[in-house]
Amino acid sequence: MYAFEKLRSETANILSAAGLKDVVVEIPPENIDADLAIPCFTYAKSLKKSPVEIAKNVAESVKIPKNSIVGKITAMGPYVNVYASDKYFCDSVDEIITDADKYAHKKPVKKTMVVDMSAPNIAKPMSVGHLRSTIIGDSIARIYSSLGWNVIRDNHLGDKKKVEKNPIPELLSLYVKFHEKSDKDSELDEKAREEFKKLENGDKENTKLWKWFIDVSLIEFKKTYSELDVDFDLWLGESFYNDMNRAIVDEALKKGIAKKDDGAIIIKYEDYKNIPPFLIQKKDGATLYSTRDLSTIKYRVGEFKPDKIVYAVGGEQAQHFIQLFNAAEMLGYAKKEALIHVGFGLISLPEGKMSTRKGRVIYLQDLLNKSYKHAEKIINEKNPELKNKKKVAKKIGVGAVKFNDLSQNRVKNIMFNWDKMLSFEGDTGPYLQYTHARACSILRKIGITKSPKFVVTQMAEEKDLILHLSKYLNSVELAASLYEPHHIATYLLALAHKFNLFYQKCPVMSETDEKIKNSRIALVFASKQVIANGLYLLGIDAVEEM
RNA sequence: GGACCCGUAGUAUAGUGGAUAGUACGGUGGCUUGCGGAGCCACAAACCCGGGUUCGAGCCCCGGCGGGUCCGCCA
Repeated sequence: MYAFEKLRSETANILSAAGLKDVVVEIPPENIDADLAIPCFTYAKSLKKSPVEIAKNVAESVKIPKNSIVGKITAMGPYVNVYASDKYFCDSVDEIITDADKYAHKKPVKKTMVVDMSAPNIAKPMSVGHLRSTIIGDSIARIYSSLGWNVIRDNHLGDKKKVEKNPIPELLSLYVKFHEKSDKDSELDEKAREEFKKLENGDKENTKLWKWFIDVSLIEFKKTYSELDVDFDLWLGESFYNDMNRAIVDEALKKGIAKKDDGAIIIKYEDYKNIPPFLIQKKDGATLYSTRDLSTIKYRVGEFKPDKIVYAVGGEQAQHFIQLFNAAEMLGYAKKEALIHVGFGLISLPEGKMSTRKGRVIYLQDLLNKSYKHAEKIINEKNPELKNKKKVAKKIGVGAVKFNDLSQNRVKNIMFNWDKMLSFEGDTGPYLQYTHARACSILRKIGITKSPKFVVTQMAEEKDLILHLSKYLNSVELAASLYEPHHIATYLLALAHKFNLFYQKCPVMSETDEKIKNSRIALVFASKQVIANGLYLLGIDAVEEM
């Protein structure tokens, strides 16, 4: 158990010994000078005293053991305020340095999660719309994985769609797109040219054409995924479930859950008035998206026995998932509590909703390329001597794009904005990377050889920074329980602000008192580590120089 | 017609019933004989409207208004 949890439980123990029952220990707002707080309003009725009196009495009667991580307990109006001791600050920094990149990572908990994410459609380049599913899903996967879960990332490719009535124009435009990229990737160009030749030679059979679509699409997708640093354990597209669908429909009919309705087969939700019927087979006998999703659940449950299946899919499909999850439960495949739709808002352009047909679309790869270029330009301005400029520019470019998305609550719609996407100042990914690089720079210049030891705090900025560092796991667990990575982003921004203030106020290298200097080195090390660990959970690389 | 989601400074956002609503961009004014100025400090600026629940509501409930989304033969 880390210091912060200990501080909470120790506080609860001390207060209950002082006569306060069922203590709820809260984290006070930022502007309040206290490390933890207990509001006393709820005790007013049972104790027949005012909250102010209760707080005063409790604060006067507490007994704090020697060497406790609890330093001081005082009354402030109707609140009991708790302050951490020096030991707490030492422990907090030490545990980060000891665990380093495993800090706040838990041992395996024997739980399995399948994350359904990204799911681009074959034969269409990924747009910025696919960005959200990909990186929100990836971040949730990283977070749960760090908390000890066995996580399976599954890219549920949209490979079922029939070839368009007129596939050649689309094919050509795809080829042109590949060609534009060929400057940078000769292998890709080679492959495309080769395949295109086969096509020209008269190989126009639809299935072969479709196979080709899939192959070249996957080449392009994998290139983008590699740039985004996103990996998948499975690539089971919709077509993988083709053979299961009929059996699902039969099973639903046999169990009396589904029935024929005007030639089609539907599932009705008699117990829920607000859920519309779920169509699982068309009049012409063909199955649907809904049927394949049921097949997918059945397959995943049989294969992986997951404790949770998480779908990182746009919020516009919320109703579909309510229908799906209830159907899956009625069929006995899974409890609906184990099926989680992690929805997110739409990205739209100032001119309106994105639409490929109307030419109103921003391709993910174009966005990334633009971001790399911008990063490179800024590096040339700020740090022209830097080595590996291109490589670093990519990390910063990707970091900016990912952080921009992951730093806000996923349910909100986003109006796409180039300036905001390419901003590297203020609350951005590059700001966090910059803060990390500054910390690394100090450590590099000092040339630390052994783990630094934290022994003493001097300044308020140091205490404030350490206290925040110690709450890291709290933010990770919050993000996990709500499937909201932005809580980690918010945490990291506050951490960077605090670190930069410390950086401004507390010199490290020029400090003459050895104890203070070593403590500050330890604090720089711990801060750097937590920023890196947090960025990792968002899928962002913490660069050492930029 | 029914259902779901979202309304916080000029703009973009955080805020799991509790203290003076946090942050950024933009604006104004400052900080380099200090470890990286992609930074730091100061100032101005916000909870859509009306009821209700509660000791206490940006947060919960009801009703409006505004924006978005979904509502059987697409995925």
